[in-house]
Amino acid sequence: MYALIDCNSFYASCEKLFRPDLKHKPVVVLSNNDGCVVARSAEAKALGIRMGVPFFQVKDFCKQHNVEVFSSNYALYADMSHRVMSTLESLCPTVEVYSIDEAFLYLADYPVAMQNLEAYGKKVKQIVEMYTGIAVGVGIGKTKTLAKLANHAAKKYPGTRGVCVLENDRWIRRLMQITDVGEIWGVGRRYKKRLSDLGIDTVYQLAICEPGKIRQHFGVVLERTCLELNGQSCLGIEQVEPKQQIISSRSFSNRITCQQDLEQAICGHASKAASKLRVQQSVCSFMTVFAKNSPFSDTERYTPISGQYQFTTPTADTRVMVAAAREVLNHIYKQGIRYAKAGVMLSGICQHDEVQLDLFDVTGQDKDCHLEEKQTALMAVMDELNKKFKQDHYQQNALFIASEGIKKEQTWQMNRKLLSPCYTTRLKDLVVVK
DNA sequence: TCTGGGGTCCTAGGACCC
DNA sequence: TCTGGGGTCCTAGGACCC
Repeated sequence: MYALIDCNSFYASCEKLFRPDLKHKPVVVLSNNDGCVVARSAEAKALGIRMGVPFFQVKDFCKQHNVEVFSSNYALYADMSHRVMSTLESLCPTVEVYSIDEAFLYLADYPVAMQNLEAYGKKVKQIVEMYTGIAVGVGIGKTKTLAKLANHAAKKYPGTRGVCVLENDRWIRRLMQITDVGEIWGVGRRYKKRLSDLGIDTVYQLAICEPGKIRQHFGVVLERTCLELNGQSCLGIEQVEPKQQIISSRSFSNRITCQQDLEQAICGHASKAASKLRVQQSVCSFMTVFAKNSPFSDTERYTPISGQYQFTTPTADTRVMVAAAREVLNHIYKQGIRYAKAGVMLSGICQHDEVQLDLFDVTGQDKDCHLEEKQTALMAVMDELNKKFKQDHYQQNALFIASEGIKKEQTWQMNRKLLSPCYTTRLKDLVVVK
């Protein structure tokens, strides 16, 4: 048995939490750069504002209907997420944090829950809401896919009061018959279309398919979904593993048209990626540098550029990685393009103590252990200081590589015109009750 | 004018091995 | 005339997730 706990309109709920005046008002939260709508309160959904719609298309509509609009405040959302997750950890011994606003609980070997699933589900919902102020939906089922389905029902049907337990077979069949196959975990837009071509439109029609047939047409992933719908568990609780791929990228608020600006942006991303790498105590062998203009333009041809660098010895040293990024950019840079987005991707990632040294490395790194130790120590000091003097995720670090440039002077830095205060992570933003 | 930023897994095909 | 059978590793691309 699995439970899926999912926060309702998470980002929008976080914004409402410290603004009681917004309690029954429509609220939307925008993506980075104030680009798209990525979260909507129930009231905003009711107004028909679509998920993922570019903000400029609904800006006037929002004004007309008094919709409260916010830029993404990740410092706030990350902290609230942490509170929700630690509350869940106090309610169940086995928790898998699946995303910023969702977690699976494994209930099968937890008698407290198994005795009465319905009561347990209600208790979880009530306690999370009481401790954090964030409303959640609870779905419980025999497999992860069924728990997801249950969660969907808990949100869609008011009769469930936010808690749905799938135990009764007749009930499960009925729910599957009235649920669109596209709602299922693992069925995206493409698969929905292809399933429809085969005459499969409801979850029930997929559930009664021969799993082997589904495998032939769609591969092993959807076959597992099919089995999971029938109560055969194929997906278990997963441990947190170090990332196998690390990306730092962002679009610019204004287009970039000169190499120097692009280089600063790329160096910033290389530096960010390097520090992410060190947080999980890894090193990487490959770095891909990429940049592109807008794919939405009618007048410009979409022109992505990219190039890769292989490190002779896997590294997590900011200085080495920034130098590599500059070199790659020099090779791939094309003039006359209005760059809209750029970034760096790291791969070939392994733990720092599992590094295979290069026999032909001439830098002397591997011959002189002291040098390598010094490099690691330098990075550790840098991380320590940046952590200590950290202000905001998006502000400049206390220590940084000069080729990243000065953030305050960069006109292409992210737009966040509608940012709310960091109520829970910055002392001066603390709410004052008078 | 203006369109996010991360990730995962699987498959097919080519190069190469014995 | 006739040219095996069984593997691994890597990469690119396609699907999905939030």
